[in-house]
Parts: sequence; C-alpha cells; structure tokens
Amino acid sequence: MARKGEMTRKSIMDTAETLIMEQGYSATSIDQILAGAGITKGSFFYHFPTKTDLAHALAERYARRDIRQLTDKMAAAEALSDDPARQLLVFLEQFAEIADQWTVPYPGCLFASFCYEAGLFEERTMAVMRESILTWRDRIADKLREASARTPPRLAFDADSLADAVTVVFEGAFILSRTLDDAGIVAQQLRHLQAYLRLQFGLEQAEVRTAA
Amino acid sequence: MARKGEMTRKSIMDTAETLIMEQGYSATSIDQILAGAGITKGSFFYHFPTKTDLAHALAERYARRDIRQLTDKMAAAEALSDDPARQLLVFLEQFAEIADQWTVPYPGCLFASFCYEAGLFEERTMAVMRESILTWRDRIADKLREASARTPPRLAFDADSLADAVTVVFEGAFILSRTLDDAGIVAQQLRHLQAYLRLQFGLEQAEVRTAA
DNA sequence: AAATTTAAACCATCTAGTCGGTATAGACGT
DNA sequence: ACGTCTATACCGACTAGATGGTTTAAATTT
Repeated sequence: MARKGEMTRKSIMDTAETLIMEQGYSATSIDQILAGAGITKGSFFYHFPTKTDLAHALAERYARRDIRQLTDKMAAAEALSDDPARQLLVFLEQFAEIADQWTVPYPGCLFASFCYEAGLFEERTMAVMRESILTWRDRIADKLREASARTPPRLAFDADSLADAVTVVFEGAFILSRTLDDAGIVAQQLRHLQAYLRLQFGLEQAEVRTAA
Repeated sequence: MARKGEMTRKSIMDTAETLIMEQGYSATSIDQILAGAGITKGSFFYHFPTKTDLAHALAERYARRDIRQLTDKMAAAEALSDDPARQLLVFLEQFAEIADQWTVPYPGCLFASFCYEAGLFEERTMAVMRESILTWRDRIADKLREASARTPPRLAFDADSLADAVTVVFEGAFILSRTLDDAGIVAQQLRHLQAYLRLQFGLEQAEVRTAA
C-alpha cells in the first residue's frame, strides 16, 4: 500500500540526483524534475513539502549509501588480510577496480555538488554531510593507527589527516575527471594513494588481491 | 579614461566571484551582484552582455591568476635548489605555508564551483578551465620526469597522473575544508603529498626551506 | 566627444509553492 | 453483498514574486 508512493518518491529522487549532478541544485528546477520523473507538481509536493526537503532527503540517502560502501568494502578487506596496512590497500583497490571499468567520467559526489552551493541548504543537511565524512575519517584512521602500531611508518603522520586523504582524493579526482572529461583519473589517483601507503609501511612489493 | 570603467568591471567581478563561491553561479542573481557592487543594471549590462559572459570573464581571470601562481612558485622553487625533486617539495611547501596561516576555510576554487554546474556554461568557458589544469599537469610532470631521470622513484609512476595529484589534492582539500569548516585541512593534505614525493625520491630527511 | 553610469520602467519567462479536486483501494460496519 | 469512510497518491490550474535581459533618456566623467 505504501509501495506505489515509494516508487514515485524514488523516481523523484533519482531524477533530481542526476539533474543536480549535471547542472547543480539551484539550476535544477522542480519542473525539470517533474518532466524527468514523469509526474506532476501535486505529486512532487505530496512527497516533499519544499525543495530543500528534497535536498535533505537526497543528502541522507547519499550518506546512507556512502557509509554502506565504506562498511562493506572495509569488511571485505578485513576478510582478505590480517594486516591493517594491507587491508587498507585492498580497501582502496576495490574502488580502483570499479573505477577502472568506467568509460565515462563518474558523475561525481553529491556532497561536493552541494558544497559549493552550501549557502542554500539547511544546517541539518550540512550536518549529514559532515557526519558522513567524519565516519570515513574515524574508520580509516583506526586502521592507520593499528598499522602504525604494527609497523612504524617511514614518515610520521597524523592518522586523521591521512584518513581524510582518501576522501580528498575521491573528491579531487571527481572534479578533474569531470572537468577534463577523462574517466581514468579516479583510478589513477587512488593508486597514487595506495603507493603512498605502500611506501609508508614498506609494502612496495605487496600483492593486493581483491575477492573478485 | 578607461579607468573608471575598469574599476566598475573589477568590482562586479569581485562581488560576483565572492557570491558564486558562497552559493554557486546559478543561485547568484544579477540583482545580488548589483547590490553587492553598488551599481545599477544598466552599468552591469554595459560591461557584460549576458550573465554567461560574466562567468566566462571570471573563469579567464581565475585561470590567469592560477597560472601566475604556478609560474611564480615554480620559479621561486627553482631558485632555491637544482634538484627537481627538491624543487617540487619547495613548490608545495610555499602553498602549504600560505595555507598554514588560514584561520577560516579558504573559499575554494572557482573551477570546482563551476564543475558541478557545468551544464550551464559555454564550451569556451570549460576550455579555459581545462587549459589551466593541463598547464599545471604539464609543468609539474616535466619536473617529475627530470626527477625520475636523476633518482629512480621507489615505485614507478606515470608523471602526468602524479602531476594531476597536485590539483586533485587542492580541489579535494578545499571541499573537505569547506564542508567540515576546518581551515587546517589544505595544509595537511599538501604535506601528505610532499611526504609521498619524499618517499618516492628518497628525500625523507631533506630540509625544505622557502624564501620566506 | 566618447566612455561610463544612473534611474526607472518594462517584458517574457520561469520560479517555488498552493489548492481544490479526483482516483483508488482497503477497512468497516451492516 | 452493501454502501460508506478514510488514507494514500496524484493531477493540473493557478499565484505571486523573481529572473535575466531590454530600452530609453538623461547625467556625469574623462
């Protein structure tokens, strides 16, 4: 019974997300979303009281998926090795292998898209984005501390900021990939980050196998 | 003679750039720019026939300054060392030391702001952005090839993609800095990139002094 | 005299958001 | 087996204001 409505809601969100990634939130009009989703205004405002509520729902959904990616890929990495440093290499390798398949630039990150229009969103929406980024930081920094405890890194580092580097590389690589219209950039940049970790933990020669 | 006009033009561009960095291009109305610059509509359209022309002018100015930064900082680095690898460390150090001073997140990069609203701009505007990024790539990749010729890196790399990493780190760090409202992130991330280069070229202990 | 700016009216179009109405289908009492 | 009720889901005309952009005529620089 609540099913039909869920489908419409999802199609609104999917359409909106695609359009927003292409042209930004502000430039994406509700009418465009209606046309894309094949619905009418009444239906839209039945599901989302305002446009900023839609933005918030998009951020929440994106964050949920984002954290699931983190959790799943980290679990997979942990299943393949006991060494935290190697786990991180596998963790990154999984993303790199997915990015290897791309033939067209990945559409990007919703958070980055919102970031440069930050003035337009509610505080709670920004909070969702911050929380998501900090979860990545915490989870990865823990691994880095474990790794450092086992093998002292060649150059001392702050675990939080090195953990942030993962997000930084994703965000930065998306921007370059989109701007230069080069689908290969994300994978390349992830492999540089891998190389940095290899050098830090003396794993230059380590084989990095994923489950696939 | 052309003096007064130039001043108005600049104040339009400055106001617009600030507003665009805060809320994005599309959400920045011409009326807002008029209010910020303290001018009238007639004056605006005297200088810029359309809003997209203003966007183009902003991109061109930003690119010009961007390339000047690259050139100046690279020249300064070259003056301080003969070793290309060390030059790159100094090159990055200069930006890191500037970023060290920030107490509030750097407003970000106009290109990144435009990137997620790419659908709205003319091809020539996108071309200006691409050209700017590729100039950084070429200039830094040259140095990396020189450095590799002198000292083989610990882990083989593609010079172009490692050169891109500089831009990637800037763009990604800006996004994190803004989203987390943490001014320190850009400097931290630049220092990770430095560390990566140190490890690649066996410069773990190298002192990196800037002119200042 | 040319370049620059003001002021204000004007326009067509687009904007987010409102509102009254409709279709459907399951629940409920009878 | 009946009509009634209610919640969900959706439609589409409508509004009030904003938007980018134009026009015109006059003033002010340089």
